Amino acid sequence: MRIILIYFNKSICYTPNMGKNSEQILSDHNVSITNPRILVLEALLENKGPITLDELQALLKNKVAKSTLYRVLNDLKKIDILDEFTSPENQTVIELVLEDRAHHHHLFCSDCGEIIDVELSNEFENFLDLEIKKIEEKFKFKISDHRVEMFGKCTDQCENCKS
Amino acid sequence: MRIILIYFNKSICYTPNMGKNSEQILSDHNVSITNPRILVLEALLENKGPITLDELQALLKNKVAKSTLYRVLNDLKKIDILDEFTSPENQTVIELVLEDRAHHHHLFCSDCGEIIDVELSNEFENFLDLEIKKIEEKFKFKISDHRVEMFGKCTDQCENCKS
DNA sequence: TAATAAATGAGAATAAGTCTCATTTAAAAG
DNA sequence: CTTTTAAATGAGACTTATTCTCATTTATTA
Repeated sequence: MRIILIYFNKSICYTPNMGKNSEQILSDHNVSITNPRILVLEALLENKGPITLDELQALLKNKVAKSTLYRVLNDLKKIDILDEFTSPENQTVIELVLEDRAHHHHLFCSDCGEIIDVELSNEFENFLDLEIKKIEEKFKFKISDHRVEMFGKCTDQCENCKS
Repeated sequence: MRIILIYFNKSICYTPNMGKNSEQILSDHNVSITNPRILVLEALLENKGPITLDELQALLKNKVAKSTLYRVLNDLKKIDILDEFTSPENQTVIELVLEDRAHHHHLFCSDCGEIIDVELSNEFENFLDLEIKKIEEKFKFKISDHRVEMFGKCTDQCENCKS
């Protein structure tokens, strides 16, 4: 019985968002729980991974006003759970980054536009940290974050590119 | 006499743009030589390094129509001598990348907005190339380019931040 | 120097994102 | 469980960045 319970807990723990629903996330960050915020978070939790604003708007199907969508996204940025960047095609891309999310980078396909999360090896990240320390000294900077972007084309194995 | 000539050649060789003027660059790439293209290239050659579109427009002081400026920039992108990216403040940033330009990355200051070119060590770049090979296999990608971006704040040594 | 294709300027059109303000909703306090 | 009040929302106006259109100008070549 006990073993079964432990297994059950683990199972919850390994769901995509660590068992957290959108309301939980909002209250954890002292943000009031509103319908638009829930809808946006649910969409991002379901999607898992980088998504363009266009894609997000398509998922939301006018359930959230455009102005509200931008406001909600800014709210999520303020509480540091949303990362924003720009694709090589100049599309705004966002990605939910919860505490449990591992540090990662991005791979862009210039054929199908797909954006893939990639983790690089610990040895690499350590090496990069050393390089960053050198840069901090050289330029008298305090560097708080970094990002590695890789650009290329996926081969025929890719779902999107088959079309 | 001969030695002096060689020295003279070298001297030309080491000017910021390898002695190339804007007209030379355009004809090298089979692009017709026009006034707006010369003006934009001159501005970029003088500036040396990343520059926002706002800054570039300020440098050009209405000498080139807005529509033409965008067209010329697209021309330069097509012949692969202009790199474009987006700052953390969502400003479009461009940078001339001539053949002689060493591979480099960017450092962004969130205080003064300065964008600095940085070169990372050869050992680091080699390590990164190995990581990229692994990613190519894992995701069945052909990766043609990469970019490392670093974000932070410059300290009081920085010219811009003193204000 | 003339002919022609390409490039330009001016401003209209489009698109992404922000702002305004009247209305609705969440949450805190009684 | 109401009432109160500050905060959030929706709709659409507004702003800004970028592209497009088309009549005119310019570069290239013959």
